[in-house]
Amino acid sequence: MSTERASFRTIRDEMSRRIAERIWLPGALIPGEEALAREFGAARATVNRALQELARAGVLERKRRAGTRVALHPVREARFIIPRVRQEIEARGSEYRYQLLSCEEELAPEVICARLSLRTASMLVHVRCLHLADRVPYQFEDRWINPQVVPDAKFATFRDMGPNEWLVGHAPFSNAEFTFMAAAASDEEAGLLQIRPGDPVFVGERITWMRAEPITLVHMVHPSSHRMVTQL
Amino acid sequence: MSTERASFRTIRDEMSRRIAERIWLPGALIPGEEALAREFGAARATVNRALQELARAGVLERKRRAGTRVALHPVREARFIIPRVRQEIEARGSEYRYQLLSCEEELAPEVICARLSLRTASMLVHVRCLHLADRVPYQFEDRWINPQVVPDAKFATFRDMGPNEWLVGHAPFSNAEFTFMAAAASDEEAGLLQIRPGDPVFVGERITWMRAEPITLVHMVHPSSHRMVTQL
DNA sequence: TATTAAATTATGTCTAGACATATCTAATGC
DNA sequence: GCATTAGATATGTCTAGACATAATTTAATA
Repeated sequence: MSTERASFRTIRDEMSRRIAERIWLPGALIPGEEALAREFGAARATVNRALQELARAGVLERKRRAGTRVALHPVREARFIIPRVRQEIEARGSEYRYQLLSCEEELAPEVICARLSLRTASMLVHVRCLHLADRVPYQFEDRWINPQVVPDAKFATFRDMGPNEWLVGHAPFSNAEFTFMAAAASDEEAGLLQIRPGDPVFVGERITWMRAEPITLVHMVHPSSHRMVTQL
Repeated sequence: MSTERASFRTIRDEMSRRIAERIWLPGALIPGEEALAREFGAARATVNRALQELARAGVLERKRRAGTRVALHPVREARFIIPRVRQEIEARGSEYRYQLLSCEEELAPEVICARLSLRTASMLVHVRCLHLADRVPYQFEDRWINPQVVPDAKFATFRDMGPNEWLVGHAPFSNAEFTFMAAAASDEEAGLLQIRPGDPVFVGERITWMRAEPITLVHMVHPSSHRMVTQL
């Protein structure tokens, strides 16, 4: 006998099972919250929590008055941890090393200003650095920081601490956009990452904002051995 | 006067603001649920919901007895939509085309079996196909399907419908692993994607399971113009 | 003193009931 | 016929109170 108390987890997993095993078919209307609450011997709020989690995960679609149905085209989404290079390296059990290449305040090229949606050409802090795992180049970072939003950035040296870690403590963000792509290594990138020019590299780009104000644009280049893995 | 009724959204956003504006500093202990409930004039359950959302988003860390504190190293996570190639192409306003290259049941190479954690060498359904956007090659798909779990796969022709779409309707999955990387195009990939061998390509790999049973392994190759974008 | 047991505390979850809100259906009035 | 209005209904959210659970502190015991 299932002496298990009704918990939103139990209920969620059972409903998940019914969807997976096609007891509840895609597109089909499932029983209402009250009926399910009766079936599972739980309060409606508990069933509601289970249903909302499944809806959030994309396997159910809910509409007021219309009821809840199994998603026909489950627009499932996966999560990935926003990569923080130091943790990433240390989590693999490797020794993290950081090397500053350059740090200057300069007039940003138009492309950069455009990506940050800055109307006028602006003076930005430009930081270039290298992250190493067990003394092997792991990531080349090319970053632009908007000192209008982060005034402290003008005075930071970034000699001992990467701009990534520094920004975490100095400029929280409210929005971000991530882009991942493959590219061919430029001569400079190849030299820094100890690969040949034209070799494929895995590139991540991140722009962060505080409300509408652009904070930083970072370009992260990895040798092609890099893999970005995530589970669902 | 804030006549707004206390809602978990209002409370969540206000707390989010306090964190962003450093009223609540990273690492600091924030008031307990009861105190916050009193402050916002809401029930503890409502405050709890707001706090749980922020904890789920990674900006708060909660521990029983110890209380809630602002995450010191906000392990923020971003979501990305699981790419469904047809939708992806049509969403851009391009014309989707599908082209089957081959479909055979064959003894899978050891590498493939290993990745699917199949102990014995197995007969798998091997499908190779091309997805085009406005008649330009967009993605080369190389897929292995486990007929032990999806028996229908033996009889599917995949002539008119890509295995991706077909599987959505025939084999739901409970777990998935995604890998993204950069690689150099092989001769075959180059020919199909109309690029030169050795050119960088963006590769996505996906393995899906139903419980512990591996369903399918798919290798998706894009020319380097491809970008995977996601917002937070 | 070292170990174990009990009390404490903040979060985690559940319940029953209430009202809010979106949306569909049917009745009403012109 | 058509637009408006009034139910009906399923989900969305909130409340107050209760008990569960994890982690820590304090007290009791060997």
